[in-house]
Amino acid sequence: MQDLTPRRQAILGIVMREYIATATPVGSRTIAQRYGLGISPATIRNEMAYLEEAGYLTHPHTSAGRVPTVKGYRYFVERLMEEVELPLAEQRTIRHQFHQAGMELEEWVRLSAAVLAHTAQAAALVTAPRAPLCRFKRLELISLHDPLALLILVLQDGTVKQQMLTVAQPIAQEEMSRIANKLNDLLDGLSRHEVPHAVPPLSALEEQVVEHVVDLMGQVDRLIRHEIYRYGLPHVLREPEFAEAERAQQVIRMVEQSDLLETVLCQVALSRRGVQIVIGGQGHWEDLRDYSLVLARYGVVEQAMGVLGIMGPIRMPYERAVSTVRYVADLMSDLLQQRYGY
Amino acid sequence: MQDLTPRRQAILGIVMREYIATATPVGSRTIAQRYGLGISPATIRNEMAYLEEAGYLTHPHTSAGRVPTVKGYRYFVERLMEEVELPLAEQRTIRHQFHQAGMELEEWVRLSAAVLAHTAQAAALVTAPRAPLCRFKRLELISLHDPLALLILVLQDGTVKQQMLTVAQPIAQEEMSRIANKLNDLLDGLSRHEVPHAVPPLSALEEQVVEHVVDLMGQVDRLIRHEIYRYGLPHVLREPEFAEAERAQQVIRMVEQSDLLETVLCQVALSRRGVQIVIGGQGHWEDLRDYSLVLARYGVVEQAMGVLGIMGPIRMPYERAVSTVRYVADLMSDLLQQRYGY
DNA sequence: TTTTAGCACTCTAGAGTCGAGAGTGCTAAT
DNA sequence: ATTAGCACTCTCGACTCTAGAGTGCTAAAA
Repeated sequence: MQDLTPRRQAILGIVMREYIATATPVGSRTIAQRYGLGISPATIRNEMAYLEEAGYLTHPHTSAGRVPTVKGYRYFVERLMEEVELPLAEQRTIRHQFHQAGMELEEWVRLSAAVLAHTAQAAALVTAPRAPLCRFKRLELISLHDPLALLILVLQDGTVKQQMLTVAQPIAQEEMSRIANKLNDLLDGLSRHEVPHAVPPLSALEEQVVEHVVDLMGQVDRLIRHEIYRYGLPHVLREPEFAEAERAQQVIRMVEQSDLLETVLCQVALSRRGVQIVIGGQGHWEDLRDYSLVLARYGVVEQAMGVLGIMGPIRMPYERAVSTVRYVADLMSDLLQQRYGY
Repeated sequence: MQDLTPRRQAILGIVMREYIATATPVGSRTIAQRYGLGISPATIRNEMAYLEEAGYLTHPHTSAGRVPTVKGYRYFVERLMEEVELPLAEQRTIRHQFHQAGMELEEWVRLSAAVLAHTAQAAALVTAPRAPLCRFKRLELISLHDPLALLILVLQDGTVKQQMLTVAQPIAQEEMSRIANKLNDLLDGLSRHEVPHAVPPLSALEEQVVEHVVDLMGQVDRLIRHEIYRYGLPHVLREPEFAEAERAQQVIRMVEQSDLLETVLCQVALSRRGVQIVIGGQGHWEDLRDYSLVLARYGVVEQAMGVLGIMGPIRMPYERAVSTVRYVADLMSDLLQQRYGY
């Protein structure tokens, strides 16, 4: 991707912004009239012909204006786009909403999805923050109706998981509490790999409980899955690229299909800092060919990280998207740090 | 809704089934040819004219076949439809899936949504079963990082709720456990209305905990909300009535809009036994004008009830829908009774 | 050498036309 | 009461046509 002359950059920038705003191919006259570049449409045509040659623009057909290619979008986000801050008024609104919320992690996650979707007018995707390797904090055993007991597992980051278990023979609550306390002492602070080696010979029931604990911790470690919160699909569907029903259905299938999004979110955003932009699947993900993602991780490194961002058509107001995602990610990071002291 | 002659019933039935299967207006010739009624198209035309007069059918335009009206659909489900059982092969597949699943309630709920959506080829809606008034079982207090503690509340039906709380001054885990045990003795088996009256004067921290408990129990009692599992929207969108993008978007908005569905599910299905069919919003719900719901409650009366069912266009294969919903609801009820002993 | 005016050319979107096909409603005959 | 026959209506797709927008090229101007 070699450099373009300033004038070509300017023209490319105008085409991008205009097309992003209107979803209509941009013609040379429009540019000459609306933006005072001091050049005639003819010159602009020549330059646009060059930009097309170089792969930044295309023609839907002979006599329409120019439309950005994926390469064009990429150049735009990498070189042309100005990094803007989210307007202060909106920052304030968002902060306000977060301060009104309670203290539950899940509530924050939901709220951030709603805020992202609303502010960026796109579909929001958010995963809850998770430690890379969870550690045991405490367990509780509660006897319910006869052969059933409830195992509650609390992890160091405050995650709570529950599981039913069937016990071979009825056991009194006191006995359960005794077992729970014993294991609490033994397992404190351990990861799921350390748990099996840390226990001396145990009773059958205790063995069973430990097994469940390991299983649950495994689930938590593996499973950011099931945990992508989605919100605001309708915003995306309002865009003109989804005027045809088939396109619309495609998006919906795409968003319901968790595993792809999960992969992308983790691979792209979890491992790198800063806002990451995935345009048209970047060649890796065929199903994302028509969409763009703007993602950022949040949380505290090595402690608990999540990913949040938005998804929309490739023709997306990237400046606004980036500033929104960045702002919300930073805010969430601050909140996590402050309140949970990660 | 007075009675129709048997022949008119037969013709109406044929039009319904044919239209449900093909989504195309049904003409007199088609009926005469494909179904051996021993009458000529002309006679059928006369009868159809009557059925139109009486409000069961319409004409999209002068020269198209007949199409059912909402009144027609209602007559069909109330009088004409035969109650069939789900084919045994499918029953077996479904049972198999449930037996392979674990023991978690949430897992069952998700699975039932998936099964409904797949079997009925429609969007599934499921609420988790809830007791009408939840009762206290046990609480645990766990101290996390400094000013934060985690309150875990277990209800008699096995529901687990958690909440963070900030304590005024650092408190050791032992002290927390002491408080938890004290309250566990005091509050055992109480509903949220009884809790406030059951406690003697308490320390500030204890007061705070009790407050949170009441709050959480209130949430659980009020909140089937947030709890409608949806699944299989794409099935619905495949239907030809959603070929236009606008229709498609309408459905999606409809389904994301929880409160309406919540109202309908509870009002219609929770209070009555058996499969309930809501056709075109039944005059009450304008937003549902173009959709039908087939719902049934499940669980054990007075103990824990939920609602499950499917949503699709009014032109829906009701026989199959009803048998699917009935089968899954019965299965869930059995499972709940067996395993949880409600 | 770069820019621009002018002009022929291309392509789309929308409006209008037309005929085939499907289905009806009516009338008169069975 | 039923049915054959027939004129009539309406949709749908194919086709044509035109206005408008925008291009690319050429030759002149800066």
